[in-house]
Amino acid sequence: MPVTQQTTETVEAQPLVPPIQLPVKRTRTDGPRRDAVLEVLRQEITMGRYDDGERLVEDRIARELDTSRGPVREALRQLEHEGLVVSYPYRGAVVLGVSEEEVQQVLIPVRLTLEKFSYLKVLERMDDADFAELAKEVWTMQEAAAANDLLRSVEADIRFHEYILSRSGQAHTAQVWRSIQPRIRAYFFRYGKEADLNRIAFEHGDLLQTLQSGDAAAIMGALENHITIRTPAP
Amino acid sequence: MPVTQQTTETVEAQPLVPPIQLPVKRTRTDGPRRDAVLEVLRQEITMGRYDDGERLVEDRIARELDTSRGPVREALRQLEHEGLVVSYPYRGAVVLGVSEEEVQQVLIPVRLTLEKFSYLKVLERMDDADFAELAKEVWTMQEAAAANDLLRSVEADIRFHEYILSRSGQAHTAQVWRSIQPRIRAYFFRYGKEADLNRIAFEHGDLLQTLQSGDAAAIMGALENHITIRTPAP
DNA sequence: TCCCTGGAGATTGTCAACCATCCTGGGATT
DNA sequence: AATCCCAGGATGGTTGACAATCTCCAGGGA
Repeated sequence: MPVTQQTTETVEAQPLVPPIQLPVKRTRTDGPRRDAVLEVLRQEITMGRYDDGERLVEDRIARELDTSRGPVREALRQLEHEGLVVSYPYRGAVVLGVSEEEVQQVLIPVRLTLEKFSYLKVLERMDDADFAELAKEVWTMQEAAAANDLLRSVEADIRFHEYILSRSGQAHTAQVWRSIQPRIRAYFFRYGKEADLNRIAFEHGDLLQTLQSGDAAAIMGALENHITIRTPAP
Repeated sequence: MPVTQQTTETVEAQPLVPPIQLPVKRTRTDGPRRDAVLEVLRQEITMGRYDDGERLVEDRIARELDTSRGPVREALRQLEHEGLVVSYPYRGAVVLGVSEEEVQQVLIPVRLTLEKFSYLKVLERMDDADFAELAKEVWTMQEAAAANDLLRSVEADIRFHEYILSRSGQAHTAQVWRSIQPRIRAYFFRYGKEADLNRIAFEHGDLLQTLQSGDAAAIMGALENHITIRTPAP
Protein backbone atom coordinates (compact mmCIF):
# COMPACT_ATOMS: atom_id res chain seq x y z
CA MET A 1 0.00 0.00 0.00
CA PRO A 2 2.11 2.87 -1.28
CA VAL A 3 1.75 6.08 0.60
CA THR A 4 1.90 8.15 -2.53
CA GLN A 5 3.34 7.49 -5.89
CA GLN A 6 6.74 8.57 -7.03
CA THR A 7 7.04 12.30 -7.21
CA THR A 8 8.22 12.78 -10.75
CA GLU A 9 9.04 10.38 -13.49
CA THR A 10 10.31 10.87 -16.95
CA VAL A 11 9.21 8.60 -19.70
CA GLU A 12 11.81 5.93 -20.31
CA ALA A 13 14.55 7.89 -22.09
CA GLN A 14 15.33 5.91 -25.23
CA PRO A 15 19.02 6.43 -25.91
CA LEU A 16 19.18 8.11 -29.31
CA VAL A 17 15.76 9.67 -29.52
CA PRO A 18 15.05 13.38 -29.36
CA PRO A 19 14.47 14.43 -25.78
CA ILE A 20 10.71 14.31 -25.78
CA GLN A 21 10.73 13.42 -22.07
CA LEU A 22 7.31 14.32 -20.79
CA PRO A 23 7.61 14.73 -17.06
CA VAL A 24 4.77 12.77 -15.52
CA LYS A 25 4.11 14.61 -12.33
CA ARG A 26 1.86 12.71 -10.02
CA THR A 27 2.87 14.84 -7.14
CA ARG A 28 -0.08 17.12 -6.41
CA THR A 29 0.07 18.89 -3.11
CA ASP A 30 -0.27 16.18 -0.53
CA GLY A 31 2.37 17.61 1.77
CA PRO A 32 5.42 15.94 3.18
CA ARG A 33 5.66 12.21 2.78
CA ARG A 34 6.43 11.72 6.43
CA ASP A 35 2.94 12.89 7.28
CA ALA A 36 1.40 10.28 5.06
CA VAL A 37 3.55 7.60 6.66
CA LEU A 38 2.65 8.95 10.07
CA GLU A 39 -1.05 8.75 9.40
CA VAL A 40 -0.87 5.21 8.15
CA LEU A 41 1.11 4.01 11.13
CA ARG A 42 -0.94 5.94 13.64
CA GLN A 43 -4.09 4.52 12.21
CA GLU A 44 -2.78 0.98 12.24
CA ILE A 45 -1.64 1.26 15.82
CA THR A 46 -4.79 2.98 16.97
CA MET A 47 -6.97 0.40 15.31
CA GLY A 48 -5.03 -2.34 17.03
CA ARG A 49 -3.48 -3.88 13.95
CA TYR A 50 -0.21 -4.01 15.83
CA ASP A 51 0.20 -5.83 19.13
CA ASP A 52 1.68 -4.05 22.08
CA GLY A 53 5.41 -4.55 22.03
CA GLU A 54 5.56 -5.37 18.35
CA ARG A 55 8.62 -4.05 16.61
CA LEU A 56 8.46 -1.39 13.94
CA VAL A 57 11.37 -1.92 11.61
CA GLU A 58 12.27 1.08 9.48
CA ASP A 59 13.34 -0.84 6.44
CA ARG A 60 10.27 -3.02 6.29
CA ILE A 61 7.89 -0.09 6.69
CA ALA A 62 9.78 1.93 4.11
CA ARG A 63 9.42 -0.85 1.59
CA GLU A 64 5.77 -1.47 2.44
CA LEU A 65 4.88 2.17 2.00
CA ASP A 66 7.12 2.54 -1.01
CA THR A 67 9.30 5.27 0.40
CA SER A 68 12.74 5.61 1.90
CA ARG A 69 13.90 5.30 5.49
CA GLY A 70 14.07 9.03 6.05
CA PRO A 71 10.36 9.78 6.23
CA VAL A 72 9.77 6.58 8.15
CA ARG A 73 12.32 7.55 10.77
CA GLU A 74 10.67 10.90 11.22
CA ALA A 75 7.23 9.37 11.46
CA LEU A 76 8.44 6.94 14.12
CA ARG A 77 9.88 9.78 16.15
CA GLN A 78 6.61 11.59 15.92
CA LEU A 79 4.77 8.51 17.09
CA GLU A 80 7.13 8.32 20.01
CA HIS A 81 6.21 11.86 20.95
CA GLU A 82 2.59 10.93 20.70
CA GLY A 83 3.20 8.14 23.16
CA LEU A 84 2.09 5.41 20.82
CA VAL A 85 5.57 4.02 20.52
CA VAL A 86 8.71 3.77 22.60
CA SER A 87 12.19 3.46 21.24
CA TYR A 88 15.67 2.96 22.57
CA PRO A 89 18.87 3.94 20.80
CA TYR A 90 20.11 1.31 18.37
CA ARG A 91 17.22 -0.94 19.29
CA GLY A 92 14.35 0.53 17.42
CA ALA A 93 10.74 1.26 18.15
CA VAL A 94 8.00 -0.92 19.59
CA VAL A 95 4.30 -0.30 19.99
CA LEU A 96 3.30 0.97 23.42
CA GLY A 97 -0.09 0.11 24.81
CA VAL A 98 -2.22 2.64 26.63
CA SER A 99 -2.83 1.72 30.24
CA GLU A 100 -6.30 2.52 31.40
CA GLU A 101 -5.05 3.81 34.70
CA GLU A 102 -2.69 6.36 33.19
CA VAL A 103 -5.29 7.58 30.78
CA GLN A 104 -7.80 8.09 33.55
CA GLN A 105 -5.47 9.59 36.10
CA VAL A 106 -3.05 11.47 33.90
CA LEU A 107 -4.05 12.07 30.31
CA ILE A 108 -7.68 12.94 31.01
CA PRO A 109 -6.86 15.41 33.81
CA VAL A 110 -4.16 16.96 31.69
CA ARG A 111 -6.63 17.32 28.90
CA LEU A 112 -9.03 18.98 31.27
CA THR A 113 -6.38 21.52 32.20
CA LEU A 114 -5.70 22.30 28.58
CA GLU A 115 -9.31 22.70 27.64
CA LYS A 116 -10.26 24.81 30.61
CA PHE A 117 -7.54 27.24 29.75
CA SER A 118 -8.16 27.42 26.06
CA TYR A 119 -11.92 27.74 26.43
CA LEU A 120 -11.44 30.73 28.65
CA LYS A 121 -9.00 32.19 26.20
CA VAL A 122 -11.26 31.74 23.24
CA LEU A 123 -14.51 32.89 24.78
CA GLU A 124 -14.70 36.42 23.45
CA ARG A 125 -13.23 35.53 20.14
CA MET A 126 -15.93 33.06 19.16
CA ASP A 127 -18.42 34.25 16.60
CA ASP A 128 -21.36 32.66 14.83
CA ALA A 129 -19.17 31.09 12.18
CA ASP A 130 -17.27 29.28 14.90
CA PHE A 131 -20.41 28.06 16.58
CA ALA A 132 -21.70 26.88 13.24
CA GLU A 133 -18.52 24.89 12.76
CA LEU A 134 -18.96 23.23 16.13
CA ALA A 135 -22.63 22.59 15.47
CA LYS A 136 -21.62 20.75 12.34
CA GLU A 137 -19.53 18.36 14.40
CA VAL A 138 -22.36 17.82 16.84
CA TRP A 139 -24.56 16.99 13.91
CA THR A 140 -21.99 14.50 12.68
CA MET A 141 -21.98 12.89 16.11
CA GLN A 142 -25.72 12.53 16.03
CA GLU A 143 -25.53 10.90 12.66
CA ALA A 144 -22.75 8.62 13.82
CA ALA A 145 -24.79 7.70 16.88
CA ALA A 146 -27.76 6.81 14.73
CA ALA A 147 -25.57 4.62 12.57
CA ASN A 148 -23.73 3.28 15.61
CA ASP A 149 -20.48 4.34 13.95
CA LEU A 150 -17.84 4.60 16.67
CA LEU A 151 -15.15 5.74 14.26
CA ARG A 152 -17.01 8.72 12.94
CA SER A 153 -18.20 9.66 16.39
CA VAL A 154 -14.72 9.69 17.84
CA GLU A 155 -13.35 11.63 14.90
CA ALA A 156 -16.00 14.31 15.23
CA ASP A 157 -15.47 14.39 18.99
CA ILE A 158 -11.78 15.03 18.53
CA ARG A 159 -12.36 17.65 15.87
CA PHE A 160 -14.84 19.46 18.09
CA HIS A 161 -12.31 19.93 20.84
CA GLU A 162 -9.42 20.49 18.50
CA TYR A 163 -11.25 23.29 16.76
CA ILE A 164 -11.46 25.29 19.94
CA LEU A 165 -7.92 24.46 20.93
CA SER A 166 -6.55 25.73 17.65
CA ARG A 167 -8.90 28.70 17.67
CA SER A 168 -7.51 29.82 20.99
CA GLY A 169 -4.10 30.25 19.43
CA GLN A 170 -2.15 29.17 22.50
CA ALA A 171 0.97 27.60 21.10
CA HIS A 172 2.08 25.61 24.13
CA THR A 173 -1.37 24.41 24.98
CA ALA A 174 -1.81 23.19 21.44
CA GLN A 175 1.56 21.47 21.58
CA VAL A 176 0.64 19.45 24.64
CA TRP A 177 -2.70 18.60 23.13
CA ARG A 178 -1.10 17.23 20.00
CA SER A 179 1.05 15.01 22.13
CA ILE A 180 -1.83 13.69 24.19
CA GLN A 181 -4.66 13.49 21.73
CA PRO A 182 -3.56 10.38 19.82
CA ARG A 183 -3.39 8.35 23.01
CA ILE A 184 -6.79 9.44 24.15
CA ARG A 185 -8.08 8.61 20.73
CA ALA A 186 -6.52 5.18 20.83
CA TYR A 187 -7.99 4.70 24.27
CA PHE A 188 -11.47 5.51 23.06
CA PHE A 189 -11.19 2.93 20.36
CA ARG A 190 -9.98 0.23 22.66
CA TYR A 191 -12.15 0.72 25.67
CA GLY A 192 -15.01 2.63 24.13
CA LYS A 193 -16.64 -0.20 22.27
CA GLU A 194 -19.81 0.01 24.24
CA ALA A 195 -19.81 3.77 24.68
CA ASP A 196 -23.16 5.46 24.40
CA LEU A 197 -22.81 7.42 21.19
CA ASN A 198 -26.11 9.19 21.72
CA ARG A 199 -24.91 10.41 25.05
CA ILE A 200 -21.70 11.70 23.50
CA ALA A 201 -23.61 13.63 20.87
CA PHE A 202 -25.94 15.04 23.47
CA GLU A 203 -23.14 16.11 25.76
CA HIS A 204 -21.42 18.02 23.02
CA GLY A 205 -24.62 19.72 22.08
CA ASP A 206 -24.99 20.76 25.68
CA LEU A 207 -21.39 21.93 25.82
CA LEU A 208 -21.89 23.99 22.70
CA GLN A 209 -24.98 25.59 24.12
CA THR A 210 -23.16 26.48 27.30
CA LEU A 211 -20.36 27.93 25.24
CA GLN A 212 -22.77 30.17 23.41
CA SER A 213 -24.13 31.42 26.71
CA GLY A 214 -20.70 32.82 27.47
CA ASP A 215 -20.94 31.99 31.16
CA ALA A 216 -17.38 31.10 32.11
CA ALA A 217 -18.24 29.29 35.32
CA ALA A 218 -20.90 27.22 33.61
CA ILE A 219 -18.47 26.29 30.89
CA MET A 220 -15.88 25.09 33.35
CA GLY A 221 -18.50 22.95 35.02
CA ALA A 222 -19.76 21.50 31.77
CA LEU A 223 -16.23 20.71 30.69
CA GLU A 224 -15.43 18.96 33.90
CA ASN A 225 -18.50 16.81 33.63
CA HIS A 226 -17.99 16.08 30.01
CA ILE A 227 -14.34 15.14 30.20
CA THR A 228 -14.00 13.52 33.56
CA ILE A 229 -17.13 11.53 34.10
CA ARG A 230 -16.94 8.86 31.49
CA THR A 231 -15.02 6.29 33.49
CA PRO A 232 -15.61 2.92 31.83
CA ALA A 233 -16.14 1.41 35.25
CA PRO A 234 -13.03 -0.38 36.50
CA MET B 1 31.98 23.99 18.09
CA PRO B 2 31.84 20.46 16.76
CA VAL B 3 29.43 18.21 18.54
CA THR B 4 31.76 15.28 18.40
CA GLN B 5 34.58 14.39 16.14
CA GLN B 6 34.30 12.17 13.12
CA THR B 7 33.47 8.64 14.04
CA THR B 8 36.30 6.81 12.37
CA GLU B 9 39.23 7.97 10.38
CA THR B 10 41.98 6.12 8.67
CA VAL B 11 45.44 7.55 8.50
CA GLU B 12 45.95 9.27 5.17
CA ALA B 13 46.28 6.30 2.82
CA GLN B 14 49.47 6.88 0.90
CA PRO B 15 48.87 5.44 -2.59
CA LEU B 16 51.45 2.71 -2.94
CA VAL B 17 52.20 1.87 0.64
CA PRO B 18 51.25 -1.37 2.39
CA PRO B 19 47.85 -1.00 4.01
CA ILE B 20 49.00 -0.17 7.50
CA GLN B 21 45.88 1.93 8.01
CA LEU B 22 45.50 2.31 11.73
CA PRO B 23 41.89 3.09 12.38
CA VAL B 24 41.82 6.10 14.66
CA LYS B 25 38.63 5.63 16.54
CA ARG B 26 37.64 8.68 18.44
CA THR B 27 34.16 7.41 18.82
CA ARG B 28 33.78 6.37 22.42
CA THR B 29 30.24 5.71 23.49
CA ASP B 30 28.64 9.10 23.57
CA GLY B 31 25.37 7.95 22.13
CA PRO B 32 23.56 9.10 19.04
CA ARG B 33 24.77 12.29 17.45
CA ARG B 34 21.29 13.73 17.34
CA ASP B 35 21.26 13.85 21.12
CA ALA B 36 24.42 15.90 21.19
CA VAL B 37 22.97 18.32 18.66
CA LEU B 38 19.77 18.42 20.65
CA GLU B 39 21.55 19.32 23.85
CA VAL B 40 23.50 22.11 22.24
CA LEU B 41 20.46 23.67 20.65
CA ARG B 42 18.30 23.24 23.72
CA GLN B 43 20.90 24.85 25.86
CA GLU B 44 21.34 27.78 23.48
CA ILE B 45 17.63 28.38 23.28
CA THR B 46 17.11 27.98 26.99
CA MET B 47 19.91 30.35 27.79
CA GLY B 48 18.40 32.91 25.48
CA ARG B 49 21.16 32.93 22.89
CA TYR B 50 18.48 32.83 20.24
CA ASP B 51 15.78 35.45 19.97
CA ASP B 52 12.17 34.41 19.80
CA GLY B 53 11.21 33.92 16.20
CA GLU B 54 14.77 33.44 15.03
CA ARG B 55 15.14 30.89 12.27
CA LEU B 56 17.00 27.64 12.72
CA VAL B 57 18.41 26.65 9.36
CA GLU B 58 19.37 23.01 9.06
CA ASP B 59 22.32 23.52 6.81
CA ARG B 60 23.90 26.23 8.91
CA ILE B 61 23.52 24.28 12.14
CA ALA B 62 24.87 21.15 10.52
CA ARG B 63 27.98 22.97 9.41
CA GLU B 64 28.42 24.72 12.74
CA LEU B 65 28.21 21.48 14.66
CA ASP B 66 30.22 19.61 12.08
CA THR B 67 27.64 17.02 11.25
CA SER B 68 25.11 16.32 8.52
CA ARG B 69 21.54 17.42 8.11
CA GLY B 70 20.07 14.15 9.32
CA PRO B 71 20.80 14.47 13.03
CA VAL B 72 20.00 18.17 12.91
CA ARG B 73 16.58 17.48 11.46
CA GLU B 74 15.87 14.98 14.19
CA ALA B 75 17.03 17.35 16.88
CA LEU B 76 14.80 20.09 15.51
CA ARG B 77 11.82 17.77 15.55
CA GLN B 78 12.57 16.90 19.14
CA LEU B 79 12.78 20.56 20.05
CA GLU B 80 9.43 21.06 18.42
CA HIS B 81 7.98 18.40 20.66
CA GLU B 82 9.52 20.10 23.62
CA GLY B 83 7.73 23.26 22.64
CA LEU B 84 10.90 25.29 22.27
CA VAL B 85 10.48 25.57 18.53
CA VAL B 86 7.69 25.65 15.98
CA SER B 87 8.00 24.63 12.39
CA TYR B 88 5.89 24.59 9.28
CA PRO B 89 6.40 22.34 6.25
CA TYR B 90 8.91 23.69 3.78
CA ARG B 91 9.38 26.75 5.90
CA GLY B 92 11.61 25.56 8.65
CA ALA B 93 11.81 26.02 12.39
CA VAL B 94 11.82 29.15 14.49
CA VAL B 95 12.39 29.65 18.18
CA LEU B 96 9.22 29.86 20.24
CA GLY B 97 9.16 31.96 23.37
CA VAL B 98 7.50 30.78 26.55
CA SER B 99 4.59 32.93 27.59
CA GLU B 100 4.35 33.43 31.31
CA GLU B 101 0.62 33.00 31.25
CA GLU B 102 0.69 29.63 29.58
CA VAL B 103 3.38 28.37 31.88
CA GLN B 104 1.43 29.40 34.94
CA GLN B 105 -1.97 28.28 33.79
CA VAL B 106 -1.12 25.26 31.71
CA LEU B 107 2.33 23.80 32.08
CA ILE B 108 2.53 24.12 35.84
CA PRO B 109 -0.91 22.58 36.48
CA VAL B 110 -0.12 19.80 34.04
CA ARG B 111 3.09 19.19 35.85
CA LEU B 112 1.21 19.01 39.10
CA THR B 113 -1.05 16.35 37.67
CA LEU B 114 1.91 14.30 36.54
CA GLU B 115 3.73 14.52 39.80
CA LYS B 116 0.75 13.77 42.00
CA PHE B 117 0.15 10.61 40.08
CA SER B 118 3.70 9.42 39.95
CA TYR B 119 4.38 10.19 43.59
CA LEU B 120 1.46 8.02 44.58
CA LYS B 121 2.64 5.31 42.27
CA VAL B 122 6.15 5.33 43.62
CA LEU B 123 5.38 5.59 47.31
CA GLU B 124 5.82 1.99 48.37
CA ARG B 125 8.66 1.36 46.03
CA MET B 126 10.95 3.99 47.51
CA ASP B 127 13.77 2.71 49.69
CA ASP B 128 16.65 4.32 51.53
CA ALA B 129 18.85 4.38 48.46
CA ASP B 130 16.22 6.41 46.68
CA PHE B 131 15.87 8.84 49.52
CA ALA B 132 19.63 9.19 49.64
CA GLU B 133 19.62 10.06 45.97
CA LEU B 134 17.05 12.76 46.54
CA ALA B 135 18.89 14.04 49.59
CA LYS B 136 21.92 14.49 47.40
CA GLU B 137 20.00 16.80 45.11
CA VAL B 138 18.70 18.77 48.06
CA TRP B 139 22.24 19.14 49.22
CA THR B 140 23.25 20.40 45.81
CA MET B 141 20.48 22.95 45.96
CA GLN B 142 21.71 24.20 49.30
CA GLU B 143 25.18 24.55 47.90
CA ALA B 144 23.86 26.34 44.85
CA ALA B 145 21.84 28.67 47.04
CA ALA B 146 24.92 29.52 49.06
CA ALA B 147 26.82 30.28 45.87
CA ASN B 148 23.79 32.02 44.36
CA ASP B 149 24.14 29.71 41.38
CA LEU B 150 20.80 29.68 39.59
CA LEU B 151 21.95 27.22 36.97
CA ARG B 152 22.99 24.51 39.40
CA SER B 153 19.92 25.06 41.49
CA VAL B 154 17.55 24.63 38.58
CA GLU B 155 19.39 21.58 37.35
CA ALA B 156 19.19 19.89 40.72
CA ASP B 157 15.57 20.90 41.03
CA ILE B 158 14.75 19.24 37.73
CA ARG B 159 16.73 16.14 38.59
CA PHE B 160 14.95 15.80 41.90
CA HIS B 161 11.57 15.62 40.28
CA GLU B 162 12.74 13.65 37.32
CA TYR B 163 14.20 10.99 39.56
CA ILE B 164 10.82 10.22 41.04
CA LEU B 165 9.09 10.43 37.70
CA SER B 166 11.41 7.88 36.18
CA ARG B 167 11.36 5.75 39.31
CA SER B 168 7.60 5.44 39.06
CA GLY B 169 7.95 3.71 35.72
CA GLN B 170 4.80 5.17 34.21
CA ALA B 171 5.55 5.40 30.52
CA HIS B 172 2.92 7.91 29.49
CA THR B 173 3.44 10.13 32.46
CA ALA B 174 7.14 10.23 31.74
CA GLN B 175 6.43 11.01 28.10
CA VAL B 176 4.39 14.05 28.94
CA TRP B 177 6.97 15.17 31.44
CA ARG B 178 9.74 15.04 28.88
CA SER B 179 7.68 17.24 26.63
CA ILE B 180 6.94 19.80 29.29
CA GLN B 181 10.09 19.90 31.33
CA PRO B 182 12.29 21.86 28.91
CA ARG B 183 9.79 24.68 28.74
CA ILE B 184 9.46 24.91 32.48
CA ARG B 185 13.20 24.90 32.68
CA ALA B 186 13.51 27.67 30.15
CA TYR B 187 10.87 29.57 32.06
CA PHE B 188 12.82 29.32 35.29
CA PHE B 189 15.86 30.73 33.62
CA ARG B 190 14.04 33.63 32.10
CA TYR B 191 11.79 34.69 34.88
CA GLY B 192 13.56 33.16 37.83
CA LYS B 193 16.45 35.58 38.05
CA GLU B 194 15.45 36.82 41.46
CA ALA B 195 14.14 33.51 42.75
CA ASP B 196 14.96 32.71 46.35
CA LEU B 197 17.35 29.80 46.02
CA ASN B 198 17.38 29.18 49.74
CA ARG B 199 13.66 28.82 49.73
CA ILE B 200 13.86 26.35 46.85
CA ALA B 201 16.36 24.21 48.69
CA PHE B 202 14.29 24.34 51.83
CA GLU B 203 11.09 23.39 50.07
CA HIS B 204 12.67 20.35 48.53
CA GLY B 205 14.06 19.29 51.86
CA ASP B 206 10.58 19.58 53.26
CA LEU B 207 9.12 17.66 50.34
CA LEU B 208 11.64 14.91 50.84
CA GLN B 209 10.83 14.66 54.49
CA THR B 210 7.14 14.40 53.76
CA LEU B 211 7.87 11.72 51.21
CA GLN B 212 9.74 9.70 53.80
CA SER B 213 6.78 9.94 56.13
CA GLY B 214 4.74 8.04 53.56
CA ASP B 215 1.61 10.06 54.28
CA ALA B 216 -0.10 10.29 50.90
CA ALA B 217 -2.37 13.19 51.76
CA ALA B 218 0.48 15.18 53.19
CA ILE B 219 2.54 14.56 50.10
CA MET B 220 -0.21 15.81 47.82
CA GLY B 221 -0.46 18.95 49.89
CA ALA B 222 3.26 19.54 49.93
CA LEU B 223 3.42 19.04 46.19
CA GLU B 224 0.66 21.47 45.55
CA ASN B 225 2.32 24.12 47.64
CA HIS B 226 5.69 23.50 46.19
CA ILE B 227 4.71 23.52 42.55
CA THR B 228 1.89 26.00 42.40
CA ILE B 229 2.78 28.76 44.77
CA ARG B 230 5.78 30.35 43.17
CA THR B 231 3.97 32.86 41.02
CA PRO B 232 6.48 35.58 40.10
CA ALA B 233 3.85 38.17 40.88
CA PRO B 234 2.11 39.43 37.74
C1' DT C 1 -0.07 53.95 -8.13
C1' DC C 2 -1.52 49.41 -7.15
C1' DC C 3 -2.14 44.64 -8.18
C1' DC C 4 -0.68 40.61 -10.41
C1' DT C 5 2.65 37.50 -12.52
C1' DG C 6 6.85 35.16 -13.12
C1' DG C 7 11.01 33.84 -12.08
C1' DA C 8 15.45 33.40 -8.93
C1' DG C 9 17.34 32.07 -4.92
C1' DA C 10 17.12 29.84 -0.59
C1' DT C 11 15.59 26.00 2.20
C1' DT C 12 13.19 22.05 3.28
C1' DG C 13 11.86 17.26 1.84
C1' DT C 14 13.25 12.89 -0.30
C1' DC C 15 16.17 9.47 -2.42
C1' DA C 16 19.77 6.01 -2.68
C1' DA C 17 23.80 3.74 -1.60
C1' DC C 18 27.05 2.93 1.62
C1' DC C 19 29.41 2.39 5.97
C1' DA C 20 29.85 2.65 11.12
C1' DT C 21 27.96 1.32 15.39
C1' DC C 22 25.45 -1.22 18.39
C1' DC C 23 22.34 -5.04 19.88
C1' DT C 24 20.87 -9.86 19.84
C1' DG C 25 21.00 -14.59 19.71
C1' DG C 26 23.27 -18.61 19.29
C1' DG C 27 27.49 -21.66 19.51
C1' DA C 28 31.87 -22.86 21.09
C1' DT C 29 34.89 -22.75 24.99
C1' DT C 30 36.25 -23.13 29.62
C1' DA D 1 26.70 -23.80 33.75
C1' DA D 2 28.71 -19.54 32.95
C1' DT D 3 31.35 -16.88 29.68
C1' DC D 4 33.17 -15.29 25.52
C1' DC D 5 32.89 -14.52 20.71
C1' DC D 6 30.97 -13.85 16.36
C1' DA D 7 27.81 -13.15 12.59
C1' DG D 8 23.56 -11.25 11.26
C1' DG D 9 20.15 -7.66 11.77
C1' DA D 10 18.86 -2.97 12.54
C1' DT D 11 19.71 1.56 13.65
C1' DG D 12 22.61 5.86 13.26
C1' DG D 13 25.05 8.82 10.12
C1' DT D 14 27.17 10.53 5.63
C1' DT D 15 27.16 12.28 1.05
C1' DG D 16 25.52 14.18 -3.13
C1' DA D 17 21.96 14.98 -5.92
C1' DC D 18 17.21 16.35 -6.90
C1' DA D 19 12.42 17.62 -6.16
C1' DA D 20 9.06 20.61 -4.00
C1' DT D 21 8.01 24.92 -1.75
C1' DC D 22 8.31 29.28 0.04
C1' DT D 23 9.78 34.13 -0.14
C1' DC D 24 10.72 38.11 -2.30
C1' DC D 25 11.22 41.24 -5.81
C1' DA D 26 11.31 43.15 -10.42
C1' DG D 27 8.36 44.21 -14.34
C1' DG D 28 4.10 44.70 -16.76
C1' DG D 29 -0.57 45.90 -17.08
C1' DA D 30 -4.98 48.11 -15.29
